Amino acid sequence: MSTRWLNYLVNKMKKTKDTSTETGILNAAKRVFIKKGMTGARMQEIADEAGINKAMLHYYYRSKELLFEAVFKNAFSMLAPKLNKVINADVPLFKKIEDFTSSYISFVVKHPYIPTFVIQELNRNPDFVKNLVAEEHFPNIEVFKKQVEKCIENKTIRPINPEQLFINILALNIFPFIGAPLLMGFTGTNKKQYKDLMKQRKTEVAQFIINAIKV
Amino acid sequence: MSTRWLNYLVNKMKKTKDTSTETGILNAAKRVFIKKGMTGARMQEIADEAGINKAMLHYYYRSKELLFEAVFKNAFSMLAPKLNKVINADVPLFKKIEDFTSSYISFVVKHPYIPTFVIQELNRNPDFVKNLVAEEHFPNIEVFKKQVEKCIENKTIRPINPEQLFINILALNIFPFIGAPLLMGFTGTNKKQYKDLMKQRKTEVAQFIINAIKV
DNA sequence: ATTCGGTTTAACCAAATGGTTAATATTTGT
DNA sequence: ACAAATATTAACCATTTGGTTAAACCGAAT
Repeated sequence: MSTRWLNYLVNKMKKTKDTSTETGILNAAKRVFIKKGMTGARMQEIADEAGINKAMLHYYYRSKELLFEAVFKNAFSMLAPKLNKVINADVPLFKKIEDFTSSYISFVVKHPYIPTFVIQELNRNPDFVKNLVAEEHFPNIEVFKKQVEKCIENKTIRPINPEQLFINILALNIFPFIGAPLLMGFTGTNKKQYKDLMKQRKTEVAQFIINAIKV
Repeated sequence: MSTRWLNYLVNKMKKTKDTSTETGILNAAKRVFIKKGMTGARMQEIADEAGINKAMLHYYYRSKELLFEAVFKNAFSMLAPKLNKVINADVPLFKKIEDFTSSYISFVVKHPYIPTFVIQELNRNPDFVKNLVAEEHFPNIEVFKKQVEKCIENKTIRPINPEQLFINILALNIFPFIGAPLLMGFTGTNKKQYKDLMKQRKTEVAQFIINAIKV
């Protein structure tokens, strides 16, 4: 009986917490930090974006540093579990490569700036990655490595260092978005045309990788 | 006779300009901007790095914005002409891919932070690319595109959109450096081990690409 | 009605930051 | 040798910025 009342309270707490100030701040901060980076973002701008007083930022997150940390971990946690799931799935290698590509591109369509943000800030402060590796959902590629090695034994694919293959898959999927402004210059395309190129990749990238390794 | 003296003077001017304050500032600014980005860099830190008074920065470059622009164009001009030369060289496609990879990796070994810097700042301010496209040495991929199309006609390689191939080449070469902190986390390698992986790529990346397109 | 905990705000503060100025030092042309 | 131009510096300035504080607000339990 009292448990029921407690649950009600807990739920109510969760609900209000989710919709109100604290997460409102986090979302506003996310938008601003992603757009301007840690050093370019201003606390006042975040407060304005959230429609509240600047002091609230410190009330809930104490400092810019900590607020940024919360944003960064939140952004990373949107990305990591999905990657992890695909990488460790129990499906054939070629299918896995197709799934990864398709899944990643869908993600980027929904959250266009997250990968760039993560990589950019990781470059600014490489030690940050230590915090992440310790996290629960940090991607682990051991299963993938074993799978690749087995495929090599089977002569399904040519010999290749599994880490290199993994890097190649990530590179071919992620770089076109991170390097978009530069690549638009090189290819002489505008936003729309470049978007079409990205759409085309959705089917072609996986095939490119498979061609490269298929024996 | 007077021409000789004039030449002497011109050379002297050039030399002093090259070695002294103005370029000293540019080099210091380059180091600081590349390390901290436009928004993270401080004018005082640049002055300290150059070993001069902060007012000199404004004396020679007027504002932080303009100093940054000078640094950015300088950095980009180290990268672009080389790419351009390799891309437009009159050599067979497969050889060209090998040359590009080898040439790019040598460059990165010498100037590790330039590509990351360029792409990062281009993301911060995508309009910047307009300035660059107009520049003399901005890479043009028309020759490359025609070459790829001819190879497809010859049945030397499978059908592929030349732009996509170009993007893939860039991705496989550039991303491993931009994404280094993240990839070190994923692969569980330290700096030295990761460097070894990069060394291995120097020979393997080109082969990976060629395998992917060779018929 | 009052008290009490958490929430929110306006006003404020010290340090940092990009930029300027006026005076000094150095180089250069005559 | 000297005057004009150029280079360099110390001190200064206005604004911005992250952060604090004390007071007001508000919903709920007593």
